[in-house]
Amino acid sequence: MARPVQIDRSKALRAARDIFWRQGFTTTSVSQLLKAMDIGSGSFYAAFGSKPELFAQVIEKYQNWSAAQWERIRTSRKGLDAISEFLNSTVVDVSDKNRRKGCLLVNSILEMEGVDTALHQQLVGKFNGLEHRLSVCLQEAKDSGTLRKDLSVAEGVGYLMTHIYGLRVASRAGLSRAEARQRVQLLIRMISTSNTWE
Amino acid sequence: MARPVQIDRSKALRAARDIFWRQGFTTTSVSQLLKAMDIGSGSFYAAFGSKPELFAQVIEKYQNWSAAQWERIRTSRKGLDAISEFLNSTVVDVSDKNRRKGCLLVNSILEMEGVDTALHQQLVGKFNGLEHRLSVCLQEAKDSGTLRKDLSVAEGVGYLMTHIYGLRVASRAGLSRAEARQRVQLLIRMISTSNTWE
DNA sequence: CCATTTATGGAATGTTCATTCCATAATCGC
DNA sequence: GCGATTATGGAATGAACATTCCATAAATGG
Repeated sequence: MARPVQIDRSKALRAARDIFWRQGFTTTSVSQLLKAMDIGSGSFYAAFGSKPELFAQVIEKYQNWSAAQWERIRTSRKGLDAISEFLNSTVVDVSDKNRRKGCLLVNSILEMEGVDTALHQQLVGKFNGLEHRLSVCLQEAKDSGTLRKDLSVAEGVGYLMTHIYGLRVASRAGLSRAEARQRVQLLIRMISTSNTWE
Repeated sequence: MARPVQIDRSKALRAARDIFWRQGFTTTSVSQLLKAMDIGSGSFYAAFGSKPELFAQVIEKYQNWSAAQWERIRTSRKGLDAISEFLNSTVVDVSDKNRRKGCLLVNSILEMEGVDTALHQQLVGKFNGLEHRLSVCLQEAKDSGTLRKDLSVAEGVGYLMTHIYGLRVASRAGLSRAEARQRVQLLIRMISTSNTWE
């Protein structure tokens, strides 16, 4: 009955994600987005609403992808193994040397605080799910005796969150993937029951 | 022979620092700066050159202040004590609940990567000094036997840097000062020679 | 193959931005 | 208190921004 939509929505969102990821929300202009997504402004506003609305959609998709990643790992691993695998798998995305993009969520939390309070709160909330997942795994580790005896689950969650944030910043500051992997290995070693040393 | 400068340079720089700290470089407009610094645009450009030049001056001052903080601590403390005190003292500035500003340097590293490469590199470089200072303290700890035996100095530096970055992000994500202190205490405990547990 | 309908991209809009210009104000040596 | 000189803040400028408008393109039902 009318002209059909030409836009590959998924491809366009991916392009938008990458440029937001690299440059942040504020620095990225709509004209840059149009070029990267390879669409005109008419289609842009028809399909995505506005720059902030597009950003929200990108964040949503990023977050879903991250949660799926976690679920995938959980089917085969438990306790510290799951945490270790999760950290290693995110390290791949987070410290790609050629892109050095860090983590879109972390970048955005820092950028939005004091700028767009509502969005900032929403982003912070996305990490609550992660904290809960970590807490479940740490409890498993505690039950199976692989968690350091003097470390509570709550302490462990804080400890891991600090590291997760930190690694994502470090990768944006230039940390190589290999170095990131070493740091992940070390931080897991530090919260494991000591068996081969001391 | 002519009209003298009215601007309180130090006060103006402090005002600029606070607004950059809260909002970042890009989001902060010159008109916001003028209002916060309480000067007109003529004086602004005469005294500070441009918005990027002002930012560079702010960063420089912030960095000097941070280095001085470190020197002060070093006169009375060594090894892990110095590190612990440094972390605690920065936590105060970093996680002020009413402002929740994080760390100006860390915020800026994330913001500038992929936007202003030269400035980004300069900011990353500022942390090399910190890495070196941490390394000296860790060596002291190793020599005096307070550092965990299975942890090398190089590993310890990476470990601490991740935490330092992470705490500064967490504070911007809403971590309270008390929680931050607990995390600092824990991370020091994790790299200390175990004596009261296991 | 025409009429209708909707997608499209480039041109137009109005706002905000960083910066410059300038008339005026303030100080000093005399 | 006058002349020279420089600081000052508000008005002016031009570029860039997000968004809207619109003539045109593309598809379908008849």
